[in-house]
Amino acid sequence: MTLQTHNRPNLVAVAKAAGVSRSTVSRVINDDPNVNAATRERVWSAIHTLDYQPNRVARGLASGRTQVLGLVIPQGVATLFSDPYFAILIQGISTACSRLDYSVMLWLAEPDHERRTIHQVLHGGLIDGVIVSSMLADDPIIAALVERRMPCVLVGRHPDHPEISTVDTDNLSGARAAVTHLLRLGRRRVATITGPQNMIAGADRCAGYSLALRDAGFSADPALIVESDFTEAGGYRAMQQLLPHHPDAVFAASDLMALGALRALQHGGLRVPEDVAVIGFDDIAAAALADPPLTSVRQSIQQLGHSAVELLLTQLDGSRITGPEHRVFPPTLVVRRSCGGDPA
Amino acid sequence: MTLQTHNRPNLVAVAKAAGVSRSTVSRVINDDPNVNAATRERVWSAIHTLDYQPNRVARGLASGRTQVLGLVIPQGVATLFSDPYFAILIQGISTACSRLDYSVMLWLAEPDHERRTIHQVLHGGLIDGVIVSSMLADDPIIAALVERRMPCVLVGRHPDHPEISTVDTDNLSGARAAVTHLLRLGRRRVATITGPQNMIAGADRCAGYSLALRDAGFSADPALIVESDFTEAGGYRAMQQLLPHHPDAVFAASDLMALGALRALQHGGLRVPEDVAVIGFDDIAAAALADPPLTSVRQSIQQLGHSAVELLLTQLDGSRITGPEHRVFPPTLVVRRSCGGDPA
DNA sequence: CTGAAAGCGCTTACAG
DNA sequence: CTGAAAGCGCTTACAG
Repeated sequence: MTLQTHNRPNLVAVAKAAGVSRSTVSRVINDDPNVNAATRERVWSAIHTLDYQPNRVARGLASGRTQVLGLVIPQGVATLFSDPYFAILIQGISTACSRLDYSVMLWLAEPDHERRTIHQVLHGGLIDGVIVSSMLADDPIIAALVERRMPCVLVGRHPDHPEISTVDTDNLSGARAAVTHLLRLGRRRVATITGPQNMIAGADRCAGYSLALRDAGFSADPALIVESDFTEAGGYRAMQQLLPHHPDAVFAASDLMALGALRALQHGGLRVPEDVAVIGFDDIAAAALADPPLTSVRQSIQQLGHSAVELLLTQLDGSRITGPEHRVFPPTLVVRRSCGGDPA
Repeated sequence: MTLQTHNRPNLVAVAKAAGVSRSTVSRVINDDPNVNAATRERVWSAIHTLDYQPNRVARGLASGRTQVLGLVIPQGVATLFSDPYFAILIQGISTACSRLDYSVMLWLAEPDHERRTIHQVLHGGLIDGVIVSSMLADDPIIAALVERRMPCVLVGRHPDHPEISTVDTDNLSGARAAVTHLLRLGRRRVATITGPQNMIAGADRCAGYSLALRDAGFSADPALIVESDFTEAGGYRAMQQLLPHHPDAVFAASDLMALGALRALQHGGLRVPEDVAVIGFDDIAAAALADPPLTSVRQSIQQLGHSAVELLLTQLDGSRITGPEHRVFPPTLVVRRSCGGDPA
């Protein structure tokens, strides 16, 4: 007993209406060139008359392809979701998919349901491939994906798995450019508020900070490096920790943390950028609206999403066997008032 | 030719291993009581040995149930997505689903792909039911859903369709409470920045504003009502429009707009709450972090999500035929510094 | 260019 | 309590 009572037309109905076999209707739907033009006409008109839509589930079972992509986001701390990053990523992926007539299935990987999620993703037969926004260096799902040979693309590079295609922002260069900018403006006690160091983006942005200092011939002062968690509240606390060490600039590894730092500085009675220059990362909408407007390293999260879909679909296409591809997008420094200097 | 080369065990494999028929294995998997306890044992152990996972696509085709729910979000203006509302809603729904062993398929309804999306949602056979975050009063997808008899639940009440189950925050009461609070504190020129009036929540919150004024014996001054778009930038512009009319308080229909208003007031050299009191709606994380902390009408978006899933699943369950249900959750006013008075 | 037939991996009356 | 068989709605070699 199905819930949906009135019957949708199926292949047989169309075949009957067009006076052909099911095979032929199937060929027409799938754009098989081996169909007589006139026949094709008749079939299409039957399809339109009946308002026929192929059942994707049946098609999926028969062909092994469902035209559905999975998207796995490691929810981790619930607070992570307060960052617009994920909303935009979802948006970018969803848009790219619907343009290509794919649908997307979403899993927010809660730690406690981890195993069940992995099972659903891998063994359900529901999806053709999966995009994983993998942040953690040791995410167990990745190994499972590889073992199962599930076609997949990671958003965010993953040093341990060069065999998987990835898309990523060049976090290291972005961070390096930001810190170099601060040093060029004459700041000498440049601090950083990092993301969690078990997240690759967090580690990369921190590495960029260190490199920029080294480039300029400085050595990093450990007291000026505070690890935080990519949240506003975390940025606030980190800044409070930094204040006693009198930084004259701060590079925060995310805008949310930079906004938190701004708030802490304000509460501490320090002026931005006069006393302390601040630069964030991501260039979320709130950055331009901050007071003062926040200088930030802009990455296009939308582009990451689009690109991930593209890579996954080429993999699924399979017409040409391709090795893994690693796309790295250069971020750009968007200079606003918070870092001082003279933003043109 | 399927992409996944190594074969997963299927029902037949399990049946063979356990020395029973496919039917029996199927019964065991589906918890059919009509199975001998010993047989059940043997089957389960075969399942575990082979690490068998039922193919959901096949199951979906055979049973007409895929254990997948759809979630449709009318993207409308892309900026809408800058509001944490949707991220949290997605989160709430996703969490509830995975707890119940359902998966969720996501569609961001872009206007230009509208028809295609509707088709996918309705006719793909991929989902058992759908949750629609319907904001627009005249969203065409709703009529299509009804006509197709697709089980569905709306997040956000919809006056034109009482036959569809809904979950909603009591927007009117929330707004009314906020404005009443401002009036009690002695404010006399209370303005409002509304959401789009073709969105039901926008209209409801505006109605709440008007009612509160009426309750207190005031009549609304049209110059103190400005329609905006639920974004920060929109709130900023709306506040600028209001300034010449010298409001002494503003109720913004969303926190994002309230934050924009705060920014406009600051730029205009006005003090909050001394010169102008401000109250927002939603109580997003940023509200408590604003300067001054923002008084806001708190709704639990997570709860809306959970509740929507629950309602949809009872509908799908179908063991008892139920009429539509309309769950309305009362929001609560969270008083902080931005509205003046003396927040305990 | 077209059709008959097998098959994708399940579920579900129907018999027993 | 169990199995043989039909069926869900497609795709896809295989013949012709």
